Amino acid sequence: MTDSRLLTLLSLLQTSREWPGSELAERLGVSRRTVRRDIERLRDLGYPVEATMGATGGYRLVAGAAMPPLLLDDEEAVAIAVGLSTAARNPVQGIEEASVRALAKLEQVLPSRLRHRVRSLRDATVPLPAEGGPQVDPGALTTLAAAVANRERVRFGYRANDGTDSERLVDPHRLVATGRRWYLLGHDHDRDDWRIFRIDRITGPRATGARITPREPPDGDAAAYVADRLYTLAPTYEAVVTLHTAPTEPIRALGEVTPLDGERCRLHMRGDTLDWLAFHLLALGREFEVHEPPELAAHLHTLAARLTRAAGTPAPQG
Amino acid sequence: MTDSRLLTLLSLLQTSREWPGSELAERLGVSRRTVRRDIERLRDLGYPVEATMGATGGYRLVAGAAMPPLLLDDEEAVAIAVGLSTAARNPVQGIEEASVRALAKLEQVLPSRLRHRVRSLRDATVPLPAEGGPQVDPGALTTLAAAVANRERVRFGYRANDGTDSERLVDPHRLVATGRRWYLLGHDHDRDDWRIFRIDRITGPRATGARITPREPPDGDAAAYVADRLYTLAPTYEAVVTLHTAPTEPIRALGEVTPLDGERCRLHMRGDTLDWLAFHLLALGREFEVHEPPELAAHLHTLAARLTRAAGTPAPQG
DNA sequence: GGGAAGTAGGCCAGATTCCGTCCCACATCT
DNA sequence: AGATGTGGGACGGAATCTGGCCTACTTCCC
Repeated sequence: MTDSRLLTLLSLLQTSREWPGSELAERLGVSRRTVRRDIERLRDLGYPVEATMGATGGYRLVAGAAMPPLLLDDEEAVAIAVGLSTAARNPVQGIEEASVRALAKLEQVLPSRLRHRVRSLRDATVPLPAEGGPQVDPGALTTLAAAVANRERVRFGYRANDGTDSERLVDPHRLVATGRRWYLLGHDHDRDDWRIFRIDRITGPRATGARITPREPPDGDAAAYVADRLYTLAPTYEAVVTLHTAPTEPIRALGEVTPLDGERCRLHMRGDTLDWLAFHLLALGREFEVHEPPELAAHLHTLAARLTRAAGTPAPQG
Repeated sequence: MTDSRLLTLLSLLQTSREWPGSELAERLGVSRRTVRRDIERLRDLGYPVEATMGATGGYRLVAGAAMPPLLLDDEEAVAIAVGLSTAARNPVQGIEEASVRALAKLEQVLPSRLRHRVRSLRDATVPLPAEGGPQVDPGALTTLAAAVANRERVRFGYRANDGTDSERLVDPHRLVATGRRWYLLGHDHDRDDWRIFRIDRITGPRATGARITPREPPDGDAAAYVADRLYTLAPTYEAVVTLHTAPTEPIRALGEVTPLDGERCRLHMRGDTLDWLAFHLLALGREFEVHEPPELAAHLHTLAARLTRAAGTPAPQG
């Protein structure tokens, strides 16, 4: 089987319609018998090509044990890149790293003519809720992810907690996502020690090309190490509220829920901005009461006042 | 070149690190000379394999003119599926259809052991803002997208505008996304006419297996046809507000912006729920005034009242 | 500067594989 | 019953792949 025919065949079979062997033969420019042999070989390779018999039959690729190579057209590639970018901004727990890995893998081979489309579409997406803190740049994320995979030293500008800017030279070790924040655990070359960097404070990261030798991370598990030191970097609020509703799925996703009685429950949640907490509580569409922290209660008053001003003269009750 | 070696080689080269030829030879179980030839053939096929010369050199796949087949591991496939699912719930303008196409293509070949992981992760994501209306089910979306591509008749339950349920048999023609809503344009088999279905009102869609013959869509362009008849299906609100800030990028993404003076601008935006409008305005973090519609002003009062109740005793001014 | 390690590619002989063209069996829809 | 589809065996000639050997050139590190 010529190599290109295999890929063409796979891409045809991925279009989720049925292909009669004769049509495949015509498209591939080979005989029908050869198509049958190609299909057979694909099956031997583990790709689950299914065939329906009979007059209206044909071949199609169905779900199997392993992922076949995905053959995407331009639009689909752009859609995936944009989707993963937003996923990087609002990471889904448990697959943060895989999302960025996939994005880096895709961006590595994304044709340049598609890159600007991805960029502009990415910019056009409304970061839906307030999101409070600064948004992490998916481009920086993939640059760093590639550097980690490629074991290359990186250089970037960094704004520390106290506001001072500096230029860093770092051996990246791992990316860690907690909540909606991304961190880079790396070995700072100039300071000769392990440091944790908030990625939204990193500007202009670029690979230096210098190969780095693997180093033992400080405390074994990188994620645990970062989580330990995290709260010194980014203070978070811990909120306690009573909700006037029984626990539901969207509520459980917000934090720890304790049922109080049939109609109320208590929710412990944490977030790094008051806006984030306020919005998610308001989005539940139910009555609630804030117990902790006092800053959140004050913030709700601020928001309520702004809403009242925005609404103008009170509308008739309805 | 054996077929499987081509794919293995491509997957290795996609890991965004450099591979010396000797290592590739070992992994692939062939001689170094053969690896060189394989690389050469990959280049002939159009895949941009780049090599760095010298002692620490190696091969890697870089961006080229065409998308190479993406070879994903399990985690990456799950990450992409989840990312695209959320993208389907909050479609990005201009690539709505491509997103769903990519998702359908991926789901078609997604191993079953990964499906439940996708499902549970998908459920775990908080639909960040209120989102008001019912969420569209990405599973239904991909089922319908596959049926469109596959030209198969579908059967599903539908709840009409007036609340009555019915069972439909439809020849699907196209999916159309407007705003955050998905619609299916199809030919209703029993009523023998074109109909538009809101996908969030479709339950249990499944392909019947019956092949359908292509039919001319009613008014040429499907998207235009749907947009025409759309407002009878889903009433939307048109809001006019004055924002106390100069136009910024996130504001422009919400709707049409007219600058008033250096410090204020007027925004025309539309949305299908009051919650959606309110949240995005509040998320801007600026003062604003609502001119239209009166329902929105009333809704802001409602939200403000709930916030005030939730905050309890007024906090000291800060 | 020199050595080591890497890519790039020509040449050749032998082994392997591929391809098309015959077959025929069986399933399915009209 | 007929048309149209998949599935697969046999065979011979053609094409291709592979490994080994060679040389030329580039780059990094000691």
